[in-house]
Amino acid sequence: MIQDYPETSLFKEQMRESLQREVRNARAIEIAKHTNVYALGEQDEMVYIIESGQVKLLMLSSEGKECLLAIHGSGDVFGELCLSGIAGRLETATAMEETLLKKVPCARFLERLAADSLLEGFVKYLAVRVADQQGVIANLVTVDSEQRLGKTLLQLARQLGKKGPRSTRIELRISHEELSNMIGTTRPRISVFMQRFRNLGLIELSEEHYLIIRENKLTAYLASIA
Amino acid sequence: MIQDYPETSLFKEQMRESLQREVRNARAIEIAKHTNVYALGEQDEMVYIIESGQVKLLMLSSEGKECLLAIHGSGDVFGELCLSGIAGRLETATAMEETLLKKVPCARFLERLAADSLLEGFVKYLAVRVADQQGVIANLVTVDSEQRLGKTLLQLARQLGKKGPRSTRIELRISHEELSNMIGTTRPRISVFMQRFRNLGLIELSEEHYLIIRENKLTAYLASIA
DNA sequence: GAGTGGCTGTGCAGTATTGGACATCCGCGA
DNA sequence: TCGCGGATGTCCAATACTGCACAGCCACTC
Repeated sequence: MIQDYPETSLFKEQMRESLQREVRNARAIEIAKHTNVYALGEQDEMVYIIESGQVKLLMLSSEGKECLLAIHGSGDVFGELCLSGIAGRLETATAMEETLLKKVPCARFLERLAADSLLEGFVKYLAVRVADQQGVIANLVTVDSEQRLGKTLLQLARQLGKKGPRSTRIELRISHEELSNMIGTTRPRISVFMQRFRNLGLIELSEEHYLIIRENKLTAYLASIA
Repeated sequence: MIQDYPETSLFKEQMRESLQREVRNARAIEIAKHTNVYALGEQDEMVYIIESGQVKLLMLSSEGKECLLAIHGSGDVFGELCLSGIAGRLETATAMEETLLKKVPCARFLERLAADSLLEGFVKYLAVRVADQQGVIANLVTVDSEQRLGKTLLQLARQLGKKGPRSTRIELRISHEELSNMIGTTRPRISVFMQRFRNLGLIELSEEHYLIIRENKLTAYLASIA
């Protein structure tokens, strides 16, 4: 799903640098584990950059159920949707562990990009985001939950993982419940599928309970059950 | 889901004008009903603007199933995802009826926006797109199909409909099959739900088989079954 | 080292959904 | 005027999924 196109990762680097210059003298904000950076409905026109730690973005449906939209790690930028001009946050951002952030008012962020001639790059970056989400939507519509779980794991591996020779480690504990909120199914089903993947040698758990994903095998398996 | 924020519709207008200036002297392309503007995988770095007619965007899953992403009408711009720099179309664009289009190479489109100082506006526009899609994803994950169908109808009404005093007409025939491909369920279920909505007076069919949506009633009903 | 709480593995009953099939209706073209 | 094809309304059996509940397994605290 989410692929790292060379131009995009280049741009992300540039955006990071540009932002870093902007916030160099600002003090980092410390967010404790399990507390919110911002919450649904809040008026908080800030763009954040993660110095260290992990943040998840959640959306809540009218009646309580939640949907995990993304997990961001060190170096990532989030909260950019305030650029849309929509008043109030549409989602909640929660630290999954002790996290250090810096923030910029979204108007300043835009000025900064313009000043560094990064607007076109940012357009490209957003277009990639739209394309990715389109892919996620298509998956939710056309594909069953086992397949979706597999794809989501691959996506997480690419996004957060540290690559090894024939596998990728995700150095972060993601609970089955969190996965079920990304996939759109219930926790027990995730348990069953994860177990199945484990038995087939498509994934492993390290000592520290980190997830290790054998991308090739998993990809092949998903193709085989398509 | 898709809301028309004042800034966005203003920007859309500006973008349309800017594009119109660019293509003024180009000849419109005629696309026959049920034929493609572009197809999955094609190398076609063009942005399109619809002069008249309707176009739907489809994504195909690995094994045949399709997902209807959007329906665009007269004045809409589509195909902008080529700005992402991803080679090859990710989706297929098909004319739902005889359609007239004009097109611009995507690089020219970007230059044009830059020249007309619309880049910031375009960033905002894309941010709204991302926010909308985020909403669609959350719906697919957390909400059941009847609810989703309702929300989708409301969205279509807002996007394509002609407003009446207490209802909105969609002057376009959308089949149950197409709806099922937007919602992520099967045609018979759509039939049942549509029937139910009809019996409850939430929607109607006009003589010409256009859909008439009583937005207030439908919204209230959806809230009541939430 | 007993107790606690969060996460995971599993089973099960009840329900919702799928994916057929089939009859009907309607507009269209021959 | 009569098929014909596409769209719709309905039904049914097979299946997938949900929403529990419960047990085991850490890791952590006291």
